[in-house]
Parts: sequence; structure tokens; C-alpha cells
Amino acid sequence: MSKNKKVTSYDVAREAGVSQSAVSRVFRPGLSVSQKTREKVMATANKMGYRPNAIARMLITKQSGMVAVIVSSRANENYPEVLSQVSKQLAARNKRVLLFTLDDADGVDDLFEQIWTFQVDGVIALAAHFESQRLAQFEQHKVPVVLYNRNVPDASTNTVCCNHEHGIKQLLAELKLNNPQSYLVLSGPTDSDVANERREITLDLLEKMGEKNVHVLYGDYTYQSGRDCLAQWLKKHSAPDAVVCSNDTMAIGVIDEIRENHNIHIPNDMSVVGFDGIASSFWQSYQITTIKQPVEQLVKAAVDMLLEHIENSDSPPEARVLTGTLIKGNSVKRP
Amino acid sequence: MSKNKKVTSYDVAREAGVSQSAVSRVFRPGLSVSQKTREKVMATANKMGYRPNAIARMLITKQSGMVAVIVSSRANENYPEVLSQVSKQLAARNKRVLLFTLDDADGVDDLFEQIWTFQVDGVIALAAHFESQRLAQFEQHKVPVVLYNRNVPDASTNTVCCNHEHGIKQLLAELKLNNPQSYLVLSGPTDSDVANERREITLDLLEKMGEKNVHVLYGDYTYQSGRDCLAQWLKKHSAPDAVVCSNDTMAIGVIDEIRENHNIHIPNDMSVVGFDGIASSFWQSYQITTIKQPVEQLVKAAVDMLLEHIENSDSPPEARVLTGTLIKGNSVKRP
DNA sequence: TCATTTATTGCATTCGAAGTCATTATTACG
DNA sequence: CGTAATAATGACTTCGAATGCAATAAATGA
Repeated sequence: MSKNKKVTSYDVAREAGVSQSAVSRVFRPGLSVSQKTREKVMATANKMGYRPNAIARMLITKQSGMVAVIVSSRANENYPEVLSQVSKQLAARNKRVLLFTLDDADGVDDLFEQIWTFQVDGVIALAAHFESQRLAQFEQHKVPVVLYNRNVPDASTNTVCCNHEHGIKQLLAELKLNNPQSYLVLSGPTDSDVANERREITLDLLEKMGEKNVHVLYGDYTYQSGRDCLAQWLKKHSAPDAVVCSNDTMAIGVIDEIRENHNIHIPNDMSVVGFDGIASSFWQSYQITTIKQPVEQLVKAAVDMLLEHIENSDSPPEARVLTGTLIKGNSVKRP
Repeated sequence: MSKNKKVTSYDVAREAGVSQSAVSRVFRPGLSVSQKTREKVMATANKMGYRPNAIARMLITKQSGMVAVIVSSRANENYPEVLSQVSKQLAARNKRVLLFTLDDADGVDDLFEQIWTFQVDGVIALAAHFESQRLAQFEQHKVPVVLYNRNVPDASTNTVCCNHEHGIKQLLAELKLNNPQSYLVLSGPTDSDVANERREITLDLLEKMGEKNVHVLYGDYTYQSGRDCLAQWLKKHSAPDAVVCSNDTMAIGVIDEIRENHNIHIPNDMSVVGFDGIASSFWQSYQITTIKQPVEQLVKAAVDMLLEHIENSDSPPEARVLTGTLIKGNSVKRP
């Protein structure tokens, strides 16, 4: 029945007839306390409903035990799974998630203010785009950061990423089995680094394959944009043999648009591939041929890396690239 | 170029030739500081890269500015949207989100420990089940809490919820247009309060409508469980005329199962309804008749309520019930 | 049993900003 | 110009737990 004010370590100490230090030591693991006082303190602490105040602890230890997780609105549909994994895996390492959602570029200034003032131990950014000068700030403030799902060429930042080139190569090989004569590349928004990377890799590979008949359209990763792009295209052009989408959601949109408004059969008349391996890409009605990102391993890599840098502030930046798995769905004809 | 240690208000004060109090005042809005010192302090602060330490502030003000958001694994597919809304709306009210994911009942003890130690200003629980004795703890610790998407009968807790009864009534009325002879109710998991509520309401209403041929199956809110339940059922029984699913994801599973393995046409031979109005329920290939939850308004209600209780600790508990909108899709035949 | 090592304990200080209060600088006004 | 009212400022204390250090108790060995 705690009346009105919070119970502090002093209150417990007084009640248990020990010093405040003793109480503190009982609640810190691995410190020298006799069995007798430990029990005595624990008993009174429980009785009084005492819980150590993490804020005070943070102030003195200079470790907040919190990791800022930044979710950009450009993160695609697999972000809920990623976020849930991040939370779980950080919890297992005794870190809490301070969540920030980033809507537009405007919010970045404020976001960074928050990050510095909240003294987070580290930062994980999901698919967010930061200028390199922003990234430099992390170093200045000595806050370790890991970029999830982003490749930074200059290699001075910690990144975890799925191997886009390898994945897209596999997808294109799968498409090539049917020897398509025309390609439509459905890119994500140009303000998404991942989208740009996927598009450029796709175009490069297609060029290397000697494909001439390649066109690019720009969506925004959403279902509707997948539909709209395809509808738009078919108004003026004939159907492409293969559609390469930068993510599964747009691929689903493409499939639905074709189904509703056009007399084209997938995969017989047209092939569609996606990327990510989100849950709905496996649904019976779609069964998209795609690359499934190894989310759990990616997150594990990100968390491991972040904690390494938190514990060891001078470990060098690192880029980990994991390989996704090709899912042979039913949106590409199998000869 | 901050060398190694963090810049504190004292450092800025010394550099700017003022007292620490002055620096503090500059960074607190609405306090009496002359234009001259304000500028002087701001200048040196910027030069030195000073940011107020939120941890220290929390300690003295006894306000962490953080709200714990608990996401239960039982939260269904619309939780990413909810979470994103929560984060946005709390940010607008100058609160940060400390995210906790709750996997199983085991984690609850630990979760509550964390909540108390981190001195959060309030808690929003998404679709989580807590024993009433747990809820009492919030009161003891004087931490305001709002349960999202949960109805608690005893009314001593703040809750925000979609009007299940009204919604389900509309869905059943929609089904009734085809005068179905048999109903299959596909419930969510029994350890989810929302699932139980939706199921019981459904059964009550069906009984009041005088329907005799009603059967219940239990899934776990997932796509696969929707498929499995229906497959299982059809092995031994004939197809029901109407399937009432506790959420959209299972409804999608039901539709896909029918499409793949059975010669039954939806909606001509069988009607299916869902609940939630998740994005994929609108997709062309499904177009489920469902109730769309007013997520933004629900979250706004939750956030408003929480902040009201944070600012005014003796305001009485409140239950807000918002009404969802019936989406007339294509999974129920329209006479 | 006594000296010596080792395990416990308490005191006092620290973390960094905020707020109280008394003091000083400004302004307003008769 | 003097006085009252107001604004601005700084010294000092506070929040609650952690920790270095010194003091004390327990354990070990001779």
C-alpha cells in the first residue's frame, strides 16, 4: 500500500536497518553482499514495493540501457516483422527499444535532437536515408549506429543488408528460363536508398544480359502503386513478358490489376517477381516468386554488431551482407 | 569536435560566463531570461555541441516523457498501423515510445519490472491480456494505463475499443440477406480477450436470431489457421453457408483454402466475413466483407485519454467505444 | 590464540539539470 | 531623481542509485 511517494533505496535501507549502499548492491548482480543482508533487504524491498529507479541508475552509470530504433516510412511491408524481432533480440540482450518513426525529411532535425538528449546507448535505423553529414554526427556524439537494410558505399558505417545483387541475379535467371522479350522494372520511390539500389542493380544486370527491351516505372512500394503503374503502362503499351518489382507488395498489386482488368494470364503470358518474402507473398492467391529476406538473421547481425560497438567503442565499422533465399512461387512459368 | 566527455550545462555556463542555472533556463521554455544571455548561451551551446541531458532532467522533474507501449503477440495484423499511429500521435504530444513486445505469459513479470523501473509516464497496452490483479498494480504504482482494443467489464480501467457488437451485428445482417442455413464461426485463440469477446458476441447474436446450425472452430488469428480450420471441417462435414471469422487474416485463409482445394464458389455458394479492415482485406483477390476499425480515431482516443490521466491523476477511468464501418466487399453475395 | 587475508559494510561523493530563494540589475512611474 | 515594482541572475540544494574508499567483520592459517 504505497501511499503517495515512490519508495527509494533510502527508505528500504532505513526499514531494513542497513545502508543505502547495501540496498544498491543487492539489486546489482555480482556484488559482494552477505546472504543475510541480501535476504533481509529483499524481504523489506518486496514488502515496501521497492523497484530501483532506472533513471537514477542511468544518470550515474551513463548507460541508458535504451536503443533508439528509427523506422522510416519508407520501410516496406516487412518492417513489422523486423521491428518485432529487433525488440525481442534487444530485450534478450537487456536493452529496451525507444521507438521513433520518421515520416518525412522535416522530422530529421528533431529526431536527432531527441536521440542526443535521450542518451541512448545505440541506434538502429530501419531503411532510413541519412545524409553522410548526419551519419558523421553519430560519430561525434559517440553513439554507435547500425543501418538496417542499407548499403553505404563509403564503408565508414555499420550496415546490415540483404545481398540484393545475388538475389536479383537469381530472380532474373528464373525469369530468363522463359526467355522474355520485354521487361518492365517497377521501382520503389526514388527517395528510398534500397529502392534505388534494387533498381540500379536490376538494370545493370539486365544490360549485362544483353536485354534491350527494358522499361522502368516508379511506384512507392504500395499495393495501389503497383496496380496504377501497370494500368498506366497497359493503356499505351502491350504487356511486358516479365515484370520485376522492387518489393512484394507492388508485385501483388500488379497481379491483381492484371486479374481484374486484363485478359492476361500469370504466369503463362506474363511473369512477375517481387522481393522481400513478406507473409502475403506466400498466400495461395499470389504465390509470388521472390527473394525471402533472412529477417531473423539480419536482425541478429544488426543487434550483435550494435552491442559489439556499444561495449567496445573503438571496434571498426563493419558491413554484413546476408543472402536471401529464392522462393520459386507460381508467378513465373516453369518450363 | 567534442573530445571525450559529454558537454554539460556547467561547461556551457563556464564558457559563456554565466551560471549553470542560466543555461538551464535558456533550455526550458517560458522562463525569465534576458535576450542577451539567451543568445550568448545559445551561441556557446551550439559551438560546444551541448544538448540537455534528458536523463538528468527526468530525475529531477520525475517525468520521463516516455510512454510504455506493450504489444502482445496476440495483437492481430492491424497492429503495425496502430503502432505507427501511436508513435506519431505520442510524438505530437511530446512523449516518446518505449516499446515492449510480449510473447507469452512468462514474460509478464519481467515486463512489469521494467515498467516500474523505467518510470514511464503512462502505458498503452495493445490487445494484451492482464489479470485484474495486474491492472491493480498500475494503480498502486500510479501509472496511468490505457488498454487498446479491450473491454474490461469492471470498468475500473481506461479502455478504448471498437464496438464489436455493433459491427458484428452489421456483418450478420449482411449475411442474413442470403438466408444461410448453416454458420461456421472461426474464433481467434482463447487466450485473446478480443477473440473471446468477438466469438461470444457472435454466438449470442446468432442465437437471438434463432439460428440453430452454428458451429465454432478455433484458430489463432493466422492465415494458416484459417486454412487449416476450414480444411479440417470440410473433411467431415459439408460446407457451411456462412463463415464468420474473428479477423480478416483468417478470412483470407478460408478463401484461399476454398479456392485451392474445393469446388465451392465464394460468394455464390458460401459467404465469408472478417473483422478489422486490414489493408489486404481490400485487395482485389479477396475483397472481404468486414468491419474496418477506425484506427486513427481509436489511437487518438487512447492517446488523449492517457495524457488526460497523466496530467490529471485523479480523473476517473473511462471507456471509449468507437464504431467501425461496414465494408461491403465481395465475399458475401448481394441479392 | 593471534596475525593476516578476505569478505562485508557504510560514508561520502558523483552523475547533470531544475528549481527555490535571495540578491542584483532594470524598468516604470510619480 | 528617487522609489517601488519587476525582471534577471547565481548560489545552493535536490532527485535516487552507484561506487571508491576506508572501516569493520569474518575467515583463514600458523
